[in-house]
Amino acid sequence: MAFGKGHHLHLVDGSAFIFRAYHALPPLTRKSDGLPIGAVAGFCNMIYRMIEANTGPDAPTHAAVIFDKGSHTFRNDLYDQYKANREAMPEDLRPQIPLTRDATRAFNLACIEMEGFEADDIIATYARMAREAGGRCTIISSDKDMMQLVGDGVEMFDAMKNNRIGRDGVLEKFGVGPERVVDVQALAGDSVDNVPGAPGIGIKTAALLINEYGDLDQLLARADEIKQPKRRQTLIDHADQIRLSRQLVLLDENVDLAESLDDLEVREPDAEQLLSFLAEMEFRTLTKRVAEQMGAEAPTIAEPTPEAAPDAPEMPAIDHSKYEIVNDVKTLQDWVDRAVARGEVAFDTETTSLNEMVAELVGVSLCIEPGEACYIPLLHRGGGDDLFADTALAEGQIPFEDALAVLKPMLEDDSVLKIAQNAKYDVKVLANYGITVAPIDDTMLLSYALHAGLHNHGMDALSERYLGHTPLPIKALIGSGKSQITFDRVAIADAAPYAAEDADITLRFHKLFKPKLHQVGVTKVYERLERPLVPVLARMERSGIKVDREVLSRMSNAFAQKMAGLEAEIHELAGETFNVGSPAQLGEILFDKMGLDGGKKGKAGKYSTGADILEDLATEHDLPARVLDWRQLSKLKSTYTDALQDHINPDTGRVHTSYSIAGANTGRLASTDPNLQNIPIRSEEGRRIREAFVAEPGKVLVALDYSQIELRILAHIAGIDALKEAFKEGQDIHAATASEMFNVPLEDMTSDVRRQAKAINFGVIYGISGFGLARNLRIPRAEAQGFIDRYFERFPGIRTYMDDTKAFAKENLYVQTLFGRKIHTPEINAKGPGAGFAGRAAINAPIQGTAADIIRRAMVRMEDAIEGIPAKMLLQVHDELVFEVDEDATDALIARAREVMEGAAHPAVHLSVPITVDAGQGANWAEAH
DNA sequence: GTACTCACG
DNA sequence: GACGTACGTGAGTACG
Repeated sequence: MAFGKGHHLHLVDGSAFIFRAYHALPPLTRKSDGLPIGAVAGFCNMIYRMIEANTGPDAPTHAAVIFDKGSHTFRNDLYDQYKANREAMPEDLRPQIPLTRDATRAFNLACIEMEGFEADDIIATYARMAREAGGRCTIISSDKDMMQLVGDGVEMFDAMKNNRIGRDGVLEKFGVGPERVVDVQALAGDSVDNVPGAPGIGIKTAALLINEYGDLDQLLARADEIKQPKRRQTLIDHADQIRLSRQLVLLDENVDLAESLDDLEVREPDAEQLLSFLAEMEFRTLTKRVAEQMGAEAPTIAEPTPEAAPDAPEMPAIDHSKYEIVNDVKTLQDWVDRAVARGEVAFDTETTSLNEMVAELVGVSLCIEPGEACYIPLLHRGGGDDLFADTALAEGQIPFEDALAVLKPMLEDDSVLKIAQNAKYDVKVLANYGITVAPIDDTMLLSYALHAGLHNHGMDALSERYLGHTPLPIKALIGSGKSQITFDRVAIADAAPYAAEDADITLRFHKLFKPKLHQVGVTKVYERLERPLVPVLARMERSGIKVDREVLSRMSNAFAQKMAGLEAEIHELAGETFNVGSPAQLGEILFDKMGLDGGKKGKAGKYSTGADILEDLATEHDLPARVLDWRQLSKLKSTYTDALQDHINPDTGRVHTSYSIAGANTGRLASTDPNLQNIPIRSEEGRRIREAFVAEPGKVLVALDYSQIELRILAHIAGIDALKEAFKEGQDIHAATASEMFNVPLEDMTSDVRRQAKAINFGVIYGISGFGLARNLRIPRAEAQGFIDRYFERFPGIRTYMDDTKAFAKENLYVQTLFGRKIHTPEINAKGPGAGFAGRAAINAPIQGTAADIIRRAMVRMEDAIEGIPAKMLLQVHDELVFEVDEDATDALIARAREVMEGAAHPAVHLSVPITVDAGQGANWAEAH
């Protein structure tokens, strides 16, 4: 039967589907061979969902998926700038294009494309044919360029927003009916397609003009009647350009197509054909789902075995006797020349301290081929036989400056890749000698990108695991504890095998890990989020932040006095003296001697005396209340006001933390020695410690922090429209949540209801449980569970996200961030309580990790962005960056840095929620908040 | 070296 | 139906 009345044609804008899928998903790759398939996966899911959603009485009788073919169309002949501002197709998308055609055919859908025409023109032609035949047509696309086709049985459907667009929708978008859309577009132009239009005229003005003059030809003919002088002149001056624009946006309804409407009749997919395609792509979940739905057996998809990886390079066994000690310039130059010829070299530095700010360079090792390594001793001391043997330089070392003069050009050579394990350390040490090491690869970060969540990434652990070799222990050389010596006191003959081995091992890691990046699909993660951070963090750490010792010292004294007073009171109340700082002794006093309620806990059979328990007791008794006060002061004093003083570098007067890039599984940084990411802020007393973090005279500290970034990411990932709307309108998100959950209007919100909603919002990010929420809010567990149930009722997308994420983790043993960072979850299928932990971690990791990725991207871009502004980035605290800036450049810095931070996800990920950044400034960190 | 406690996001 | 639970960190202290 020929297409006609009662028939319904679906036309899918296939190319738009592909791009949407590509940008919506992280860069997935096929497990077996690393072929990028993210866009194909998203495309198949969208097609499948569409088929599933169209089974009712309104189901299409005919359907086709339409694609663009080639980039040159008749529009380019009309106007050579047409779509000229389009970015080139991403490299990892190109190979996926033919696969989407295969996918379409596998679903047994007509697959239409035609050289020289855009998909839009083909869609326009079929839509006209359907209309003329008296049937209906639905265009599945959200592209406004196709709105001109709406009417007379032709509608559009936005699959993303799940809404139909008829005449009303077009009127809403363009202010005119479908038949005048072209006129409005011709005037307004289109920056996406690079259609010029009339300068200064947008959709609103265009619609106004068209509605007033009837159509574009009338308008242009009577342009001299326009009252506004500027608008009149624009139209007169650009009449030709406007006519050209109309030609560009007008779709060709008369493409000569090979397939007739009747050829597009819907056919059932062939189960075997479809499943074999999906299995070949290794889409495990979709294959299973489709098989289930079609009542067919799912083909098995082989799990690639890591051992079978064909790339494991053959390497000779590690042999310490083969390493060379370099003690003359000529030999050193030979090694350097070979490294330069090779284009890459593994290296390692030996120093006097783990603290790079004070470390002195003692020696350097190089490795060019596995097994071929050398050690260049530079400043080893001792070994002579006179009285000054201890401090005198050891024999057989190239003069320090001479050696550096040979090494420096190679270390700074753009064409020589320097490979190191934990490169930030070596980069910082060498920076002390005016050497800027670049470019670098870091094997620790390679491992982190590949294996986060599986194990740590230190050299010893990696060597055991991947080389089956235990490196020489440093302790055998320098000892440990009190009798530990510095590396410059180690005899050269002992130091050489150790040092050269490190470079050797590092090069072996590189050979193993680097090729795996592509296979695992984390090349972009490593290249954009890990490696570029090394020099950025090195500079931040070397900058340090100024800390006022006087302020800390005064606070320490004040705390000590208060603590002494509290201690006396506590002993008085207890009726005996004991060590208030000993939880064990305190537990005995509270529970045995005083007989308070609150039983045993802990593996050691000790009473638990945590703050939450003491807080409960404090409502009835004074002693636990005093202990809480004492504990707070004790913590502030020992961890902050006392300890921070010891970290002030005597040369710089500043505190230089160290960030570990590969410390936290989720992609967050961790700060150590000292930890500057947990400086107090929640309590008033603790917050004052931030007053000791100051700017130099004439400068100010600026703190910029992301507002609610994890909740925004959750709203985006889980697709929660209500939350997204609240963020778009700049609402108080916790109040908005409370309003939605408890049906309380925003203006009637009480602080208590808001507080509960806030706890739930945070709980959700952590993988909520009734027990945890109950404990946090101190409410009965049943009540907490009621809140959670209601929350999921109102935001069902959150539950779906949680379930989907856990299911993904169980199947793949990892979860990933929007930027493709993989966090492994090896415990996810464990039995027992471990599974609960792993499940919640799996829910949290993509959210926390995506936030971490975003601020990493901001940090990587920041230095270039603020170039010319006298400012330095000093600290990162997960969602906050702290800068020190010349007073008069503060506003410029805030503007520029905010722009970078707010836009950091782009262009890799387009978030459907706005990201906003709050800024503060002041003479110290407390004021800057 | 491990357990406990508590500071931060 | 019971079990055990908020996610991610680092550091200081007590104690064996």
